[in-house]
Amino acid sequence: MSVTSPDATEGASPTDTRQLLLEAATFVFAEKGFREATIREICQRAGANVAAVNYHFRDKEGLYEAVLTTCRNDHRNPENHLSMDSTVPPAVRLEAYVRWMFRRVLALDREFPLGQILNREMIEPTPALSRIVEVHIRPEARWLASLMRDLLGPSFSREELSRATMSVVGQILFYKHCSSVIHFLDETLMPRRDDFEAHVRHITEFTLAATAGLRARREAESSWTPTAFDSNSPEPFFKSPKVD
Amino acid sequence: MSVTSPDATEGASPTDTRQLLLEAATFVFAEKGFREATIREICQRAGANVAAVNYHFRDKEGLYEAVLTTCRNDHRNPENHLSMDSTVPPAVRLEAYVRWMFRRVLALDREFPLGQILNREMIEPTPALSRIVEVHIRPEARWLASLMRDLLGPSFSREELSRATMSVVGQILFYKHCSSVIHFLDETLMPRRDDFEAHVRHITEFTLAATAGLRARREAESSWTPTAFDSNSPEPFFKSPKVD
DNA sequence: CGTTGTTTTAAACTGGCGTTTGACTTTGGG
DNA sequence: CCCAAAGTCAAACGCCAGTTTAAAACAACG
Repeated sequence: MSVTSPDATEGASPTDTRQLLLEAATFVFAEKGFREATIREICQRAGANVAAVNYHFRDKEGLYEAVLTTCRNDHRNPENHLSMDSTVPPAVRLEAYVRWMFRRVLALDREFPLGQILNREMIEPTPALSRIVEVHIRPEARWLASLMRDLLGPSFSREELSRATMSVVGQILFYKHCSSVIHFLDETLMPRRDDFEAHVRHITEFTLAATAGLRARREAESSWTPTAFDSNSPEPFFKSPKVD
Repeated sequence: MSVTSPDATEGASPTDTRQLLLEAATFVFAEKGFREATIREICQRAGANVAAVNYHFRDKEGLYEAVLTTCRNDHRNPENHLSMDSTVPPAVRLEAYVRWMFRRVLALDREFPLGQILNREMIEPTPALSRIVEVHIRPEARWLASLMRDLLGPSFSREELSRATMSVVGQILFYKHCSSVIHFLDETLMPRRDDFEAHVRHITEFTLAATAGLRARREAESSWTPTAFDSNSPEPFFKSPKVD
């Protein structure tokens, strides 16, 4: 029988049917979502037979999971290294990060299909979300949290730091999750793919002003208690991955 | 024939089949989304026959639209009046607004099904989104923008003000759109329905610090140009509704 | 060439869905 | 009491999706 997929070792021709199916499925799943995507359309785009999916992957779900584990590396852009360099002052790193993430958010679906898929996973999670979080999201969250620590200083608890981190991400993702609403409200407010510098600078400055203000207020608070930082939370932030 | 729905004038018994269908459909559409919701389940919950939907509403889409235009008034809570009172200082109004919106965001689906529906409309808009925006969202956006104007002062352009407004909403909606991801990252960071004061105060203070900082910097900028406010934008903010 | 295992294919199968139908029941007025 | 309209119901229709099947095409190897 050997129903299992015909071995993941890539020895076969690179333009395998399997590979064509994966690429086609990535786009179709991104466009339509898991449920509304049809095997027939995927196979048509891949130039394969309807039964190909059930042969190479066990079923539709198997194809979906294969897509998710395949496009892992696609979203780590090299430009990110700028914001990764910890010798750069945090304000500059923040701006670089916001710009990088904004580019992902605004990327056309063609260029960044994983974003669309992730989008749907948030509204309607499938069992695949767990892995996505561990592989794609948690590392980024931890990194951003440490950047926010640099901005806020030591006198904020783990929860406060995490909330500040989410405030930054929330500002950016708003333009993805609510883009259709923004279009109806006032399309000129939607950042354009070729011009979103104003938005990047707004979010950066908004965040810098907020962190600076919060930090100044906290440190001016008489008792000057370096509270919960190292005493309360040994962990960087965002607890380490669960082992399932 | 008179296929048209049997007159919207509510003269019949209040526990009409039509009404039961509407209520059941609200929940099912909220839980499953338009596409995955099935007429059979809706009718089963309403204790009606499968043909009832096609009789009372033209088809599935007609039922969906009827749901959207029905639960209009459900989401305007009386507590909001506190944040509406313009004699209250803007900082207090902001906190009241954030708290009110947070409660909506965290409301269980049972209590606020429109929120779930709206959620899906954002990811996968249907023709009904246009009306939702005009009826529910635009008024709120304009109101919040004027509150942000009070916080930021006159020296910000229409675009800057709008972006600041969206920064506030983005921070809040993040907890709705990304709740499943937050649960995987660190469930303790998710605000609980019975305890989200820490999040409300964080977002309020984050925003107040940001606006205060931005305003101070702007007004300190030498030339002190009351730029684009009344000269550039006669409109409050967020252009007036399109007439379709 | 023949065998064996893998891949592809057209066609059928299965089930769930929205919708339609036509008969039945209920309702209300003359 | 009758009748027409409104409403309900069980059953069936047509469609489209994922999946299965069994035969055919292909590849590798002795």
